Amino acid sequence: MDKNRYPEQKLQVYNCLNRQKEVFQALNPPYVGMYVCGPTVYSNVHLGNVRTFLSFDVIYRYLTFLGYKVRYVRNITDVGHLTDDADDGEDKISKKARLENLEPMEVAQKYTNDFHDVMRIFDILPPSIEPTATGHIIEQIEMVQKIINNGYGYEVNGSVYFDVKKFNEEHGYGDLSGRKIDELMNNTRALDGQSEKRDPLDFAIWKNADDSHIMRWPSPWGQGFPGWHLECSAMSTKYLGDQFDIHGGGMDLKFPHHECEIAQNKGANSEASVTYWMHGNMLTVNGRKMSKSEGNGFTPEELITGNHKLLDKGYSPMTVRFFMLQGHYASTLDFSNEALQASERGFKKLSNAMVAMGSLTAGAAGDFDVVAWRQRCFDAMNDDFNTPILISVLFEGVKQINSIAAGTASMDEAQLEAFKTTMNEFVGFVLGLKIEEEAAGGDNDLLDSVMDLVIALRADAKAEKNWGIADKIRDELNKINVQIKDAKEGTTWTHEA
RNA sequence: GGUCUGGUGGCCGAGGGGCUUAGGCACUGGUCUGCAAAACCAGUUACAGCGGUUCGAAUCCGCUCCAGACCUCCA
Repeated sequence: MDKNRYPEQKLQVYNCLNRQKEVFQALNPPYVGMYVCGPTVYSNVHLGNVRTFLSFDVIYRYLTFLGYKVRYVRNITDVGHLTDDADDGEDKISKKARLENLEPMEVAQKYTNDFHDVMRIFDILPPSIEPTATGHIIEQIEMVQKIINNGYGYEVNGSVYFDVKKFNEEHGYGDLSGRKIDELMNNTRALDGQSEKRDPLDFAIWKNADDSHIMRWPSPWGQGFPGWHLECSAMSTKYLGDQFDIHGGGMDLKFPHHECEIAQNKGANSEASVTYWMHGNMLTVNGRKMSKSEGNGFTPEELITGNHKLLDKGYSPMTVRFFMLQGHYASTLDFSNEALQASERGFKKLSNAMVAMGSLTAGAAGDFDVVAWRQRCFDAMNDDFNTPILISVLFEGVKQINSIAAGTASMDEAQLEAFKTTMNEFVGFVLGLKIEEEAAGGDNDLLDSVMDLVIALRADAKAEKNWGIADKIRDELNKINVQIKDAKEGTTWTHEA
């Protein structure tokens, strides 16, 4: 894409830092640096995870569409993410490796592959850089050292902790999540006593590991591994600099993960770090957050096959993508079979129209104000990436397509051209919806020939007013998912897998 | 317990002081069709409750009720 394709568009972004929408102003236009927290690869991703990456995919797409040159960094966490308390649990990857009797890197690779497969299925674009935590141990050690040098870290028995209280006094801690350190102190659930930390709020940036740990690296403080929060700070800084434009992730990472990141960045580098913090909201099931522990999460594969107790049937990835885009990324979205079915039909309507658009021809100039309508597509996205509004505007386009096809509306050459371009850009590129063309021939010559024959025979029957035969052909084909549609111009057929 | 978010018509889901017919699905009537399907036209159902501010509130404020998220690992 050329740079500054649409410099006139005023994008507004909701910034979690000050809880309001702000005009998006890149630090160094047309370049934009965007970091999104990726998955911890110790298990298969579920649909809730997909939603977050989908939300940022659309944000990435729209920024690119506007002409920004986006460097999109999304990490893979393959070490340092502990199973429970920030300091006392077992590393998730190590635990899985022990349970499945695999090398930790086998675990990471296995679920990274799964993650990539899922991203592809949902048409989620790959990031510009996908760094791993284990690939940046040196950078993380350097950052720990910087934090110590600046007086915000202290070492105990080969582990290094971040001094939250001291940092808070000098820089303030809790701005992003709206927490005050006194309240946190009162509410901390951590049990004091055996902890090495000076304060329960402190968090590990480097953890000592003895010989029993499979994943460990040498460091100035002995053998160990990096703390979970640290990787994002180290890698975002490495690839995007001390200061960059957008940092995203799931709402559930807001605290403590992102709060710790901010503290680390400021503690190691400089006061300025991220301009816009953005959080994607959760996918819920029956009003509850989808999560493994609740047992209400299902994998994309289960969703597609329908092989899960919560699912009445399977749904295509694009139906699911469309469903998710019908909600705003910052709102929770509730999953239900009814909602999915509604989306399935809605998406089918959109898909049919997109196919029909291909054969529209220009005629007399019509009333439809294509220019204003196109701008409303931009307006929707400019308002903090409001995809549900965009979809509603696009459905006005669907109506136009059908009306033109039905002969009750028309567009001249210029209108039609701008119209088609807009539909293709916003449906295909910005929303990333691959139109599921109902397979109407093309890929199977034999089937086409056979169907041509069947339709011709049925036409003969109809000409003789032999409705019994004509209807029987249609009904029987319907049973094998072949739909017959009689239109003025002739009969067409479609097949759904 | 602390912090925060939300409760919109049969369902999902936007909007967010006066005029959004939001949109999708479902439903009803009509047009087209041999009948269907699709499409088109028309229509129905709404802002949790109680107070307050205002000329005017679904939208702002307060209280009540309900739900959820975070405060422990989670996208």
